[in-house]
Amino acid sequence: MANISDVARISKVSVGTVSNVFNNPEKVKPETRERVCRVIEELNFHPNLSARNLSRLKTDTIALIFPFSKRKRIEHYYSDLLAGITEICFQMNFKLLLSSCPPNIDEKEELLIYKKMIESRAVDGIILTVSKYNDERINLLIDTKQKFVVFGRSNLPLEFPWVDIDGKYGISEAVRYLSSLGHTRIGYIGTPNILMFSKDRLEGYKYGLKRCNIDFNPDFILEASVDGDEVEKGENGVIRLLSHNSPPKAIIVSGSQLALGVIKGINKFGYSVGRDISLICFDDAEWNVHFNPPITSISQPVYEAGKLVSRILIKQIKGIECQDSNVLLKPDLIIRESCKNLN
Amino acid sequence: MANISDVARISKVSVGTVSNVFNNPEKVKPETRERVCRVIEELNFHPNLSARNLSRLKTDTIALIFPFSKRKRIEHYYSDLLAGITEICFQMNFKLLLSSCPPNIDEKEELLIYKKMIESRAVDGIILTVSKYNDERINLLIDTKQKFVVFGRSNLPLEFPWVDIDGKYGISEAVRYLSSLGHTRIGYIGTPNILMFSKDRLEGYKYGLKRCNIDFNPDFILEASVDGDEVEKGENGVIRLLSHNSPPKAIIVSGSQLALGVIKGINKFGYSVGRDISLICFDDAEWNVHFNPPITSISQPVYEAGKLVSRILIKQIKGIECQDSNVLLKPDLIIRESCKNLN
DNA sequence: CTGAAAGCGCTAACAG
DNA sequence: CTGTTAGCGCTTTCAG
Repeated sequence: MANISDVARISKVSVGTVSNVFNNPEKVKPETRERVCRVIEELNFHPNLSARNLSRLKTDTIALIFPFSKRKRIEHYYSDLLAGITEICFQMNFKLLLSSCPPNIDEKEELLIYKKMIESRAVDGIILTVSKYNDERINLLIDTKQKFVVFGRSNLPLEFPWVDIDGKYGISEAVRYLSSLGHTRIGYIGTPNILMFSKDRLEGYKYGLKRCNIDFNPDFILEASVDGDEVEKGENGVIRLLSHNSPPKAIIVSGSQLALGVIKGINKFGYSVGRDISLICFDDAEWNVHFNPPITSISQPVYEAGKLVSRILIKQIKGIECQDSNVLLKPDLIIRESCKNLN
Repeated sequence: MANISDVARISKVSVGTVSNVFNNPEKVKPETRERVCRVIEELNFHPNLSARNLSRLKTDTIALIFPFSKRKRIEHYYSDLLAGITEICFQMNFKLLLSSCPPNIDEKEELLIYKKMIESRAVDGIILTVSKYNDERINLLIDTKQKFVVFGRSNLPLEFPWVDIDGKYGISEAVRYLSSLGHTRIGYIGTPNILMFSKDRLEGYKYGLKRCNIDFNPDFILEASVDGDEVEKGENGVIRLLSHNSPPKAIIVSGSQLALGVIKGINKFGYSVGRDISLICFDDAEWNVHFNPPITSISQPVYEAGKLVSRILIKQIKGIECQDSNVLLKPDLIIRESCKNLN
């Protein structure tokens, strides 16, 4: 395979000029440029990326690390995100390095994976997803001066670019909607509380209740543990909730996998969604609309978040000023038929 | 950031030795090795990947290129595949470069994207997915001597590694099952016929009919066009099929998005799945089980295919002999409740 | 077992 | 505008 000096030799110019033909064409006299281009074509020459990366000390590549799926499939959360990210990468001529790591590895091991990625300088930036409470990864990224953007916020008092979805708003709107339907006995099944978005959503639940003048009943909320199957946790959780003396009449579920289990549990309990128990699911999985009755859902603009997050990161890498490097996106309540009107 | 010569200088050895500590530790005397290692730790030194790649003329990276989603989400076909691929990459210490390209771009443009990927030498191998009839990309890959593995087979008389799912078997088993239920009026709605897997599945349909001594009726089959929305095509298609004088009583649909539309169309037509019309869907999308009635589906082991495809590719790159570089995986018929027993 | 030195292929600063 | 040249950081061969 031809290299830059072959081209230089044959077209009788220096390698510098050939390099310029690629990187600063305006600096090359049209005639020379044309001659060089012809040779480039003849030799079918293409700059070697590794060499280019080494020389420029950058890679035009960003990375995303996500956990292995437990269901032999990428969680649709990442699937949506990836769709947005790859689209922006294509558009901005960046590459995406995709890594996955074993699920539920301990924090140290996960940090090590990030460390390795940073230290190898294989990428110019990293997209961090699903921020956690006291997320050490963020500290690492800052300490190593690695460029990054987080999808999610942090409890740590740190300045960094992020994109997030306003879960508090989403859930509180769900509460408001249920309240408008006459509901006061509203339960909540939350995702694991080490995840920042879980905290945000739970807050939305409490805030929503208060705004609607509904008393908060600690017996009505349940938070899933970190490990174990989401569907099972949902199923067991809802059964526990329904077994109370005076159980909730409506339930908000904070994740779509969890909701799958909740629906299963409700049926198992002998109840029927939309009739005996109203249901709202945070995160509008593709199948929610196909249930009978279709599930009222809070739809998250994850695809848009993916676009934003990668756009912000790439701009940052390119040194382009970015006015808004902290973006909070609003989710949408999509009203379907899983909530009963009590009025 | 420290580089290899810093380490060499401080630990008073040559860069060659430091390099050996990383790549051929057995060639370094334990004492020296230890001394060097200490300095490496002190300096927090990590080899620069770009330099390493350049020097070794390889990248330990493979690529996957898939089309943009039309639904702001990665098609679950790719989602399953990616789950398998990233898992193997992690395991074998390879990286994955993920690219997407605009949907329905013309063949020339798509080829260009592959060309660019190959020529830049950014990766050591490429995973090609969804092979097409007379797939030029395969020719390109062979001509450029690029290492690759295809997920899907080809009509071209070429030798190359591939992994595929036996669609013919899957569909013919579906026909056999319907026939065992007493069905003879079996329709078929196929995915676009430029895709190799579509041809394979259609063949399975015809073969299945023959095996069950059912006459082939060309009015009972319908192949979707390449462009346009899959759901819509399914909806329109099934309505056309049901509008015949003597329409089919059972329908096999060759893709899950298409099936979504088919179900919609059946309902719109005033029919009910499982009662008026039996339905089998190739590709067991996550939601199929949640329909009412749950849809009998042919489940494809795409995740396993992803693992295989990447394992074969990486072995090939590493020069490891691979006995089976052509693997045909069997899909599974998952019987649920969308088919009526006519017996 | 270790060191020296020649690449790997390209970029970018500088001189002309 | 073009050429020269010094890196970029590592691997690998060959001598010793």
